[in-house]
Amino acid sequence: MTPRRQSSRAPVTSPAVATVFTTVLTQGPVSRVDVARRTGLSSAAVTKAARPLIEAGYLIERDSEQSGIGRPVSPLEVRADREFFLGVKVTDRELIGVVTDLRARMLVTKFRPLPSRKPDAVVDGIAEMVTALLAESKAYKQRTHCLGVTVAGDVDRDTGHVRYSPFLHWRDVALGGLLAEKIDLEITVDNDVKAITVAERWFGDGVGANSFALVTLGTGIGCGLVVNGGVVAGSHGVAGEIGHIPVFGDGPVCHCGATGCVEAIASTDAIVAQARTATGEAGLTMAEIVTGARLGDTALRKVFARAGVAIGRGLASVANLVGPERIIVSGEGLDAYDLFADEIRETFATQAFGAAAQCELILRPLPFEEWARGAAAIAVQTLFLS
Amino acid sequence: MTPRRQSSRAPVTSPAVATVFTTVLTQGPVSRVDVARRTGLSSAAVTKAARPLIEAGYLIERDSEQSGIGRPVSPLEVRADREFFLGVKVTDRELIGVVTDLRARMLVTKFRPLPSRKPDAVVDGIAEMVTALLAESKAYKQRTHCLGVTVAGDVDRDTGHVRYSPFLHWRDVALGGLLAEKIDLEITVDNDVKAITVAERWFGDGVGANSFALVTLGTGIGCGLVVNGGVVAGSHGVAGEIGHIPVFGDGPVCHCGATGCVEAIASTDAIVAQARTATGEAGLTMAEIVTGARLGDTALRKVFARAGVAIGRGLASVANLVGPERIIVSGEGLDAYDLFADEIRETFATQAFGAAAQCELILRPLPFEEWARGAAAIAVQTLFLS
DNA sequence: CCGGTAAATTAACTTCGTCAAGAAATTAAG
DNA sequence: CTTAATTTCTTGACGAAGTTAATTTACCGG
Repeated sequence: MTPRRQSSRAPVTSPAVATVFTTVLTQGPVSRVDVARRTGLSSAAVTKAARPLIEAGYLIERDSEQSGIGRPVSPLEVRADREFFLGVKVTDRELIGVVTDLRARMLVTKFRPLPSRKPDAVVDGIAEMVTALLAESKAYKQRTHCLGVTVAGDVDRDTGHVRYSPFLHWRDVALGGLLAEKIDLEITVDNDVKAITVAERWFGDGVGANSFALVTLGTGIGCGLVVNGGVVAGSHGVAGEIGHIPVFGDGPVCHCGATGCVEAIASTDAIVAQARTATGEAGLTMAEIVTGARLGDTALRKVFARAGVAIGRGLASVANLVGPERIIVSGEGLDAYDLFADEIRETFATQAFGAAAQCELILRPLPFEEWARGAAAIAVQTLFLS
Repeated sequence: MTPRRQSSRAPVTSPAVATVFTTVLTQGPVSRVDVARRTGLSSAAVTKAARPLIEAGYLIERDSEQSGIGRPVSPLEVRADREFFLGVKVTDRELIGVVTDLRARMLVTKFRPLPSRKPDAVVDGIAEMVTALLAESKAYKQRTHCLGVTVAGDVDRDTGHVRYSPFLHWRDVALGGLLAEKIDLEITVDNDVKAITVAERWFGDGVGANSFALVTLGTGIGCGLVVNGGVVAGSHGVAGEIGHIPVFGDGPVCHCGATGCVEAIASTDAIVAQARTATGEAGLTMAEIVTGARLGDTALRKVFARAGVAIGRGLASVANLVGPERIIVSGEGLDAYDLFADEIRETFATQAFGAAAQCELILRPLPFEEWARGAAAIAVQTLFLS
């Protein structure tokens, strides 16, 4: 188990309380009867469950606005500044840290380079980041109890162990335990993509969906999957590796050793590499490639088009296999990815089987801070998850 | 809702009773303390939950065998002949029907050609099949209450509506309702692959796995997926369409309109077609192709090898995406599929990402009757599922 | 026959949620 | 201004389901 101090403040004590809390959290201001209707609980149960939450300051009653016949509603709302949460995402070269409120809205964002990838150095860096974030406001220092930390790779969320992280060159690092020695907060460590999926599920485009997929484009290409009420974990620590789905029989060999992976064609690195060989200019940067393609360079446009096809095929695989309600495609600076949005949609439409093509495709950018917001979201989640 | 008569006999009245029943059902004879240990219930709760099940005749106490120190255990076991279940699978050309016991073991199997695919004719056929199956034994007639019917395609299990079934050329057929008019049993209609997945989950190779996939090879190529404690349904009625995952960029055009689908290369039809073009002999049958390949015909062997690669890539996609504990690959007469078992395993091993390759691969044949057994399994499931 | 031991049972208690009745806060009508 | 109508919210009795702790049961070995 992650070293966690008993949070006697924990507002959630029973299933019904958790249901009420999460519905108010995600569905905005709602009246008690509405909560009852949406959850299937009795209105009496909602009243009872709401009381301790109100007393603890997590929910507040708003004044009703429109009034019809009968007793006016008194909608319940989350008191977002009741508690603050920290999220830190560890990348291979920097730390991204945020302070958020209860609804995972970012209040402060900080970036800080990572001099070394050694576990000790990373732990120190995170501790410093935490201090710096909390120093931003007295309120943060007083009302922050949870920290979420995310890392790319295979993480055991329950123990806080990082089993394997290729980007950091880590194997079996007890990150949760090391952090707990230096930081006096309830700490949760998890995989970065899973975390950002949790954020979408509770506070983003995943709200209201029974199942959805979140695809992240960038140096790596990952995918978070929500099915049957939970984020898919993967029994051997691997899941959502949409980047390593084989979509082309004759594609280039991926760094993972397989052939025709999406990531070998559509990751930022792969795009740069392909653009360089296509043009013969070895020093091209991503920015130059994007502007070149925008100006109409056919060779460069072809590289993007091919990437779009690869991604579209990957998305179709997800849709055909698990049939999510929505797929959120989200890249670091999807402004650049407008160059293949059309190809993604077209390929998806032709390769998705039957009704799977009805799956809603949302393309939108993913600012770097969002990754840290995901980390904060898993910290928020500790409030109401077991 | 499916027209279902109130089964006052339903033995399951609470979550704990369901847990006890399913653990005894799937884990064979188990002592009460063991059930408690495995489920996390208190032993008192197990005693209480077991009593009504024993009184209703669903569970029996066995005599303990090995005796150590202390009071000897009295293991609980399912009384398999307490109740019988019917399963009928509707294919495009015949009906397959079975009688099973509580543990979904097949007791009788019947095949019957389907003269017409019209809904009325199918309903009549199923009714006749039911009569014939029940006529096999007086006990069946007395102690059968549930019928499961499965169909390929998009089925709404809750209403018993077949939304779309390409093989039967059906669209919006209220099969459940039509059957209920003629058959005096509790009827459940579901998708065939989902049903057979349920059978594996409770009574087959899926027992004990938190997540697994069942891949069926044949005229179509499908996949049932169990994740987060449930069979994946697909929000638009589509899920598990592993056959339409695009794995080759340059593959043949599939009947679904997409390119490079697994099914366009590895379905029985596709194999026959490819074998015919490879050899130039237009009249080749599957049996001839198999024997030819076994005798070493290189052209034919290549066809099988390519199919194996396509399947392996599809399996790798599943493993990379959802990370199941096991994948059961199961074809109609996998005796023929021994011709590409090696390619499947090899391709899977190279294309699975990292730890996903640890996913256990089980290859084994799938006799036709198994499909009907799946139908019976969803009938059994009604006993303890809501 | 008498402890020792582990399984199963029992009984008292706790927790959670429903139900049904009623209190509260408003509009609409006489 | 009073009364009815209407809808939301609250309350308290009740019941279902599961827990803990003590007790009984059924076997062992001396």
